[in-house]
Amino acid sequence: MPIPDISESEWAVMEVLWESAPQTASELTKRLRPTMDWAENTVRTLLTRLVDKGALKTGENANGTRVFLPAVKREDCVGAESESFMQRVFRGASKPLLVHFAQQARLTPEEVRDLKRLLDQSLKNQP
Amino acid sequence: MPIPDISESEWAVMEVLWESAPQTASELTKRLRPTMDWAENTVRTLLTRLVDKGALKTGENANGTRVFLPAVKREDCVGAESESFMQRVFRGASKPLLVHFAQQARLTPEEVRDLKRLLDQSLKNQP
DNA sequence: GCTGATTCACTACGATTGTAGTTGACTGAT
DNA sequence: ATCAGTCAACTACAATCGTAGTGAATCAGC
Repeated sequence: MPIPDISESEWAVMEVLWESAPQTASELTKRLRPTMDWAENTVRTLLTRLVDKGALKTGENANGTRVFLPAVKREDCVGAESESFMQRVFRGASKPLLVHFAQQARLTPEEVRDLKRLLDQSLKNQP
Repeated sequence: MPIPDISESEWAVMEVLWESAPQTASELTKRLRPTMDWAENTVRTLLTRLVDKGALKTGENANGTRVFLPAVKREDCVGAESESFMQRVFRGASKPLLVHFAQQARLTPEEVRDLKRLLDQSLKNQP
């Protein structure tokens, strides 16, 4: 069960399901409507593809209508996407990546404090 | 001149040219051979597409052979890709992104020191 | 029991991507 | 001059993606 590749539009669908599942196709469509103004059939197509890829599972609700729910953890997908992004754009090197985003980010002092703590811990964890 | 979208295979080509340009198609093919085992025509196709997208420019060398050189800065492409990645996978939020990569990364104490310094500076720069 | 809305399954279709092959012109070495 | 290799231009073709439409089945209300 390798993590499937999830395209940009598909991510939008997955996000909604990671937030709350299971949901039917029309529920999903309504949830997505404000952001992505898709026809219901578009959402259904994406759902079908995600099921084919193994990113979603299906079930039935009390009415016998098909519902969808994640078959992969968001965390794992984030991990896979992040890894491939880092390879592609930063040749696999995390430091330049961190430098880039640290420079771009507009962080609050608290966030900076948290991150610095995290960096320290990352050293302690694997000495 | 918006930054063009550069696909994964195309990145491999761009990388070689960002390292050293201009180069002819066959030079490029040789440089890429060890990593991506592509037929020369494959490389040529990618080059043509990159020129069409405005990511590369062409010229001629002393022999009158076409050479290719970047039309966009690596830095800018990295910026664009990074931004879209952050939107897609981290909903545009830099802190979770930094947290994720900071946790994944195997950093040396020096790298940690550098990054902490960077974080501090990011605060000073925009108070 | 017919009608309109919902659901589902199937089909569509152009753009992009990965990965080349074909053909014709050109060039340098015999 | 001829032949082999190089270059450029064009073509190919399946997979994935974005974005739906059509048609059949079903369900709920009148």
